[in-house]
Amino acid sequence: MATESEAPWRNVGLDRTEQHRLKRYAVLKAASRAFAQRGYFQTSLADIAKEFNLNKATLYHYFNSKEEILFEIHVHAIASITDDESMRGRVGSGREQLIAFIDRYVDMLIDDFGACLVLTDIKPLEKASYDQCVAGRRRIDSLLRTILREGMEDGSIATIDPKTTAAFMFGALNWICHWYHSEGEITPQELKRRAIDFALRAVEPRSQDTPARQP
Amino acid sequence: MATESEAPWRNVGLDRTEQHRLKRYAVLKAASRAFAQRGYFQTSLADIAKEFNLNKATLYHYFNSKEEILFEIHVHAIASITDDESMRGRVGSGREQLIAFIDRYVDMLIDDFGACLVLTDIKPLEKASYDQCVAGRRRIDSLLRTILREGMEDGSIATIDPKTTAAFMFGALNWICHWYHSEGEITPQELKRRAIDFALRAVEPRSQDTPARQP
Amino acid sequence: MATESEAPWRNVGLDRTEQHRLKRYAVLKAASRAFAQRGYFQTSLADIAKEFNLNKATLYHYFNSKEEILFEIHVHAIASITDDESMRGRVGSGREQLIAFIDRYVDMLIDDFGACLVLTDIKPLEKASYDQCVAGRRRIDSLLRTILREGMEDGSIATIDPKTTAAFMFGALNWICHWYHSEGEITPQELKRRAIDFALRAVEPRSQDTPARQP
Amino acid sequence: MATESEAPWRNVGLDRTEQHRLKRYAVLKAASRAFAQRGYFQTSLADIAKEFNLNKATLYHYFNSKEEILFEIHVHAIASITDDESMRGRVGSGREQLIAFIDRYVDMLIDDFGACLVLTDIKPLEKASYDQCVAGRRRIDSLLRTILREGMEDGSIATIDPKTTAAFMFGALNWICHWYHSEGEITPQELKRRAIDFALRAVEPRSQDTPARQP
DNA sequence: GATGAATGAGCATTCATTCAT
DNA sequence: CATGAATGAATGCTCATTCAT
Repeated sequence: MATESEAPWRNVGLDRTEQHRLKRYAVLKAASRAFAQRGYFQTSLADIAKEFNLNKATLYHYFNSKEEILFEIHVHAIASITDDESMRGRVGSGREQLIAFIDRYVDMLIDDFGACLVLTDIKPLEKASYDQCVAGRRRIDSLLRTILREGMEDGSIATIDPKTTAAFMFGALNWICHWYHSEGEITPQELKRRAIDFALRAVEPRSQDTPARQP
Repeated sequence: MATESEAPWRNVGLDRTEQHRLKRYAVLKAASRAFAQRGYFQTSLADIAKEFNLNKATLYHYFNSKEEILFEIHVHAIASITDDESMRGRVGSGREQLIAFIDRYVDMLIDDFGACLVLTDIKPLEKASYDQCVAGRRRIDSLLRTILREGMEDGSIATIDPKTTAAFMFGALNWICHWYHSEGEITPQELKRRAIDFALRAVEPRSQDTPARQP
Repeated sequence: MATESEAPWRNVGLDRTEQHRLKRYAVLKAASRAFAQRGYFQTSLADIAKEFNLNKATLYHYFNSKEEILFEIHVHAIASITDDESMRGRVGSGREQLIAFIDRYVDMLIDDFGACLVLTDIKPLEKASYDQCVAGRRRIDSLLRTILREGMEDGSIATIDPKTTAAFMFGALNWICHWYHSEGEITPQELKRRAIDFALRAVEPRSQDTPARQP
Repeated sequence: MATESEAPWRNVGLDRTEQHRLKRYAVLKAASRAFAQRGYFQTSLADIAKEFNLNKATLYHYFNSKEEILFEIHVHAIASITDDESMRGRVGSGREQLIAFIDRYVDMLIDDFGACLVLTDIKPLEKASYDQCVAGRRRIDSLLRTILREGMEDGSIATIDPKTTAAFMFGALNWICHWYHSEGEITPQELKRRAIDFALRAVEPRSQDTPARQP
């Protein structure tokens, strides 16, 4: 009547701390998938534990609270953008940087962590964690705005309001999580191509925009 | 700590059925605001009742279930788009229709019902209601796609994939709910102007798009 | 959306008090049927009211409480036995009286009130009403016991313990409510015949019982 | 007025699964007593929990729902009859088998589970469980009918309709739950004797029944 | 008489979290 | 590490009853 046997994560031969890190990560991954799909509050810790044939209580060896899980997912997803090498040392025209940004950002979005970042609310977090996440999001926001601004300077991007434009562009991208399923006909590569195409159309200078754009 | 005095909604002098309708509407409005802000599951019926100094149970005189409240909000929001006169008898070029569509759609989004439509999941709904909502959303989706297609035919919109483009555009617009607050510096009018500007840039034909499409 | 028209009990032309009595009776009848079928607590006043296209609150013009309805049903059912003419002035041998008793008792059982009497618990009643019902039941119990005793005296019934025998016999009869449905193949007449047959077998003197029973 | 000290069931030194089984059983026992006395719907899980100084929620470690508790009680009670060794390999004349059956059946009835079986309705059960219980009850019913039929064949029981007779007999027996209290003057042994006596009288052949059935 | 509105009390169930083993 | 046991706080929902109209 119980799920006795079937031992939780058959131990791979690894040292203690490494194992701990791996298990933590596995839980985070599963949780982010679940949160993205069903929502944070609709996902119980029991649900997550069940995926690993673990007991609910065991999760508390890895995390202090459900909130912490949500927090770490967000931190992880944010880092995957802000810590990206190619992002930090940006090269090329604003237009080229934008392409690179979207390429990277969509990669994040179609990953479990990224989807969770975009789909779940961080209001449940306590103030300190909340603020940290907001700061991280703001950093990503800044990144795009800066790229747009640089593009405007080098003439590769039309003269537009960077703040509003970034907001609309994040919307267009983030919403991908609501309709894109990686098992569908559109490959991630193709998705990225289309996203870039849409974005470029929206921000590239048009002939009537800048009557004077010389080399 | 108790709900002492302060009688629940002092009755205005109106006949009963009219009062009933008004109260129902008021609850729907309050609920959509709460659902949009805190989420459907995080909003208890007690929360909503408290806003009107009403007892939890009284809500059941107006609605059969929490689910029904969510359902009616979605129906209401969808109707505000699909039932719109100006939408049904569409006139003008695709480009002009697009402008009209966005104008109307953003109006909906900055309304409580619209925000709820975009921000809350309908998975909690039972199958029949769920299907009805999905159908409604699809109708809105079709509307935009049709407009894009007509614009492509009359040359006012660039040759693009209507499906993907509509998806990105809805993303850009829907996301407004996440960052726009009507009390801020941007007026709804201005917001709509910017949304239209962004959208037009993304879909208007550019010189290099159609090297040849003049008569 | 409401059950507006379809006026509650189209008024027959009768004087006030008579109408009142008739309506009261109709409610009692419907309630006893519902209580017997679904149970007292599983039947809400709204359920009963709905049968008459009445509002829940209207029932309070006829009864002071749900409890009172239950009480009156029991009183009514008990009276249908204890007030029976043929019971009060009993004639004939014990055996003949027993036959008459069962005939009458089964009539009650297959009636809505009787079924409710046997199938619903009176514990929800307040002490005074409870006691009155218990007394009524006891009176019926006494009736049967007396009949048995008289039968033993006149030799038409075997020498047995009247108390226990009455208990078993009431069980056999009352249980009819659990299995008999008047729409089935067995007619009420036939049911009564079988009940009487069973009961007589159980109490009639047998040759070995009373080696000395002379005319 | 609060559930202060008094630790919930002090643990006896037993392995966990065994303890689990025992506690489960204890809850079932208490529940069946409560259901039989006050009814299924009138008994709240809090009531049952309180008996063990347990929190309401703790019961959900042992049962998935209140319904499951009711179901298990019925299964348990039915099994106590149908799984009985002496019932399965039946020996002796129909008359002797009947005596054995009643002996066993009354044992069940004066047990908490049996009383609950007879006194509570299974309508609250979901279809699958409901059907299983109905099947179980039918099996018990068949048992008695078969015994009666066999008795008719071997001449130890009068020629009667087995179906109706079984129905009356079950009524007589089941009703015991309504009037018998094991703390009273009648011992279980004596109760069984009287039940058997009553039943035999009702079904034993009488001289006038079968004028001729000897070899 | 009849009814819509309103309510307080209650109930089954869920869940994050703690703790002893 | 891992887990079964236990709990307090919520939550959606029901219902008998009251009351103003």
